[in-house]
Amino acid sequence: MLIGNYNNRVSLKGRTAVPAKFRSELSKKIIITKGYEKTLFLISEDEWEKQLNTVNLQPLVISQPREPDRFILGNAFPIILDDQGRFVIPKSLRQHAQIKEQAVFVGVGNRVEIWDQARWQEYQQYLGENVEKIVNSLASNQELKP
Amino acid sequence: MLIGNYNNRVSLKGRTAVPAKFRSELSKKIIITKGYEKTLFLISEDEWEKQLNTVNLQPLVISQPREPDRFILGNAFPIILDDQGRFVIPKSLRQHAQIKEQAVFVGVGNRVEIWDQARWQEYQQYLGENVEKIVNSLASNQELKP
DNA sequence: TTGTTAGTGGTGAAAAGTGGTGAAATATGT
DNA sequence: ACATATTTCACCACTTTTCACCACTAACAA
Repeated sequence: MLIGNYNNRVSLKGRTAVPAKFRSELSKKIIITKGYEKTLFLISEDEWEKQLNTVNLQPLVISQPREPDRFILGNAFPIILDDQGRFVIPKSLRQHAQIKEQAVFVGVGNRVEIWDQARWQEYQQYLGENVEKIVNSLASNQELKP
Repeated sequence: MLIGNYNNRVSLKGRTAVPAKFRSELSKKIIITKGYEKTLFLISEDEWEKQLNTVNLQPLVISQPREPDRFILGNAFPIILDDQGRFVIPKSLRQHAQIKEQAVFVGVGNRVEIWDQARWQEYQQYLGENVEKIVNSLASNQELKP
């Protein structure tokens, strides 16, 4: 399971390294695509195909009604890590996530999210101020399940 | 059952030792994550998985409410103790809990909380001065905010 | 005291992160 | 189509960080 968060540098040309802790689980062939809240998603090839094929499991392509599937599919790039575990974030994706010098790689279960460092810190503050709401929402989710 | 509290030093680089009394119950593989009121939580791997189930996170799917995933999974780090029972507290977590030279490890049933010593002492004083209020609010089933 | 366990500092080899480079691939202009 | 310019990317080399140990000191019980 992908958990925790790690900081890595992004070069002017968008080159960055996947944190070592995530490499074994993501493997060398990875899909990178646009995520929600101005993030990027990194998903292993296996997990990607699983998501696309498993119709009943609320695949990642069905998001919100208004959001076209091509948001994710149309912005997905296959990448292969070099021997140092690095790759280049496509320019359009870098712009979408407003990634500058420092990026934060966040493990969120089955995927890794990439955040611009400044935005991640802001988001952390927001989360910290709303812990109770978040926890409550989890509690109510649970009641809905059998 | 994890109970009592113990003081341990934290090095400049964030290295500290789990109090010996807690080691057997936590075992060597531990999860450290953000807790409430600027504390950190230490829980055994087993307990972690149990908690994930009860809280009903769905890490295998890109779920709709993304905040809980990011808060809980994104701030959880797996750690392994060395032969002296020590580990390094990730920088971002140290900052969250404002941990400086001295840390207090507090056993709270199924988890251990880590406090900055100064903050722990303040909190103890607050508790001492407000025991009656707290007990009363518990009796009337209300929440008390510090 | 003496033996045993817990806590703490230090260290060096290994791992991870980062910058640079040149051949190969791709794009561009004529 | 060909020549030239530009970009890409696989690899090398260097720097920084991490972490598994060793060794000493403090606390404590017999």
